[in-house]
Amino acid sequence: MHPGSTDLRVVKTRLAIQSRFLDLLLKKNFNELTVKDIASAANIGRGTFYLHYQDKYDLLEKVIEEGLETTIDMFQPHEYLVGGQVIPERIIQFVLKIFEHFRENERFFRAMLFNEGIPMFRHRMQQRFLKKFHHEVELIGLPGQVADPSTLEILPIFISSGMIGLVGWWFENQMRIPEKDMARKVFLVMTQGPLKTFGFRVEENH
Amino acid sequence: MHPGSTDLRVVKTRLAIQSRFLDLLLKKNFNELTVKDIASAANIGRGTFYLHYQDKYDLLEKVIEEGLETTIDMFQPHEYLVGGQVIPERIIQFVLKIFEHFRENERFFRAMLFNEGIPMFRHRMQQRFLKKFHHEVELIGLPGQVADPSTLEILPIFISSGMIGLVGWWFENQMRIPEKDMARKVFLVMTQGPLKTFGFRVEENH
DNA sequence: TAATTAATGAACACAGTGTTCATTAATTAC
DNA sequence: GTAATTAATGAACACTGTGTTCATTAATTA
Repeated sequence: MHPGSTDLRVVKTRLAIQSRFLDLLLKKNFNELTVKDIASAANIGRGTFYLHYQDKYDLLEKVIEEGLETTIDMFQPHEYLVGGQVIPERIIQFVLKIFEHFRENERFFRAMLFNEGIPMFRHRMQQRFLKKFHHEVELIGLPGQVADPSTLEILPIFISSGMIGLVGWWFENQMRIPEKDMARKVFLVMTQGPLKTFGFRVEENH
Repeated sequence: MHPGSTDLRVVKTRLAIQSRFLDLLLKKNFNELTVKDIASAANIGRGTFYLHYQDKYDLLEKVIEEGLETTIDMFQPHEYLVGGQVIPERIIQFVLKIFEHFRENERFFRAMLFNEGIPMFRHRMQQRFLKKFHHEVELIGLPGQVADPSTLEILPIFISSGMIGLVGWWFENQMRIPEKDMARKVFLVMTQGPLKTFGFRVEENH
């Protein structure tokens, strides 16, 4: 067959399928989408679809994989930490870069984050983030006085879940808050904790 | 027909369907599940299924709705805040109660959180949490010196996303960390912020 | 220009859906 | 306890979508 083909026809067909597929996902529940829908939106025969993908789940898989791959490449957290010392400006820069990436790929993320029928996209995205993060930690090591092992596991989960939730909210609100402001807010939550950022006072005796 | 019927046969049939449905979800992708599968697991005729639910999506909907409803009732955050003052012991109690509820309803949450075919369960759960939270805020008001409006919106999102992520991780790890420890860790992150909890030092000049 | 390979579209068997209907069985109300 | 009511059964049906096949046409590459 033609895996990784450079034949113009193959490239054109795949591009049409993937692009129209995103369009459809923005309008319609993935569950309710048929191969016939996708094929006719892409102006190809239904049989041609099966020349490139096993089924609609395979197509979804490929599109997600590609989208997440380029997203993950955004993450170079070690550029923003110097030893155990966190430099505010760089953390903010880092988060800013993330939000910019999401805006630049709005169509993809909107389709994936909000289509009611797409299974576990946020979860999968998070897994990729975590994997990347752990890889980075292996490379650059950890700060000196370190928390206990289970806390070490928990924090990246908490942070990545929180970030993904935030990005979802940001999209839902038409991204009306500038990336820079989002980055600053995230920085505050990361360094002060949610409760203080919220305005609560915390009794200091634990 | 029979909505809200107390006829023994109806009660029995629905119970069988819902219970067996959860079993199946623990083993098999929701996408790949057929009405025939469900019916025969519940020892009823396929036609009987349609006497109670429109289709498998309707069944899923009903099961989720019921599960989330009882979960939401756990949340009485106002018991744990006194004015703008946060009392550590009570926050910890509150988070503890949440983790206990998840353990008690393990079968339901495991099926929902990890089945690859269930659309947006975490997202839906979060929406319910947020709604409840905003309702509470309306009732008890907010602390005195309050953050700006968009920060007010962002924090509950961040917290609830983070919590849901944590619970997922906890399940994935066979809930081997005791609820009490989880509650304490969550408290730390909430009050100190993830970075300090992690062991990073933060340059203080923002 | 010839050789290769992709796209087409019609046909096919198949699986699952959601509905119907006459029959049987269980439950409720009196 | 009996009669009236209502749920469950299972077979049948039309329908939609799936994934594959194959001979034919069209585009691309060497």
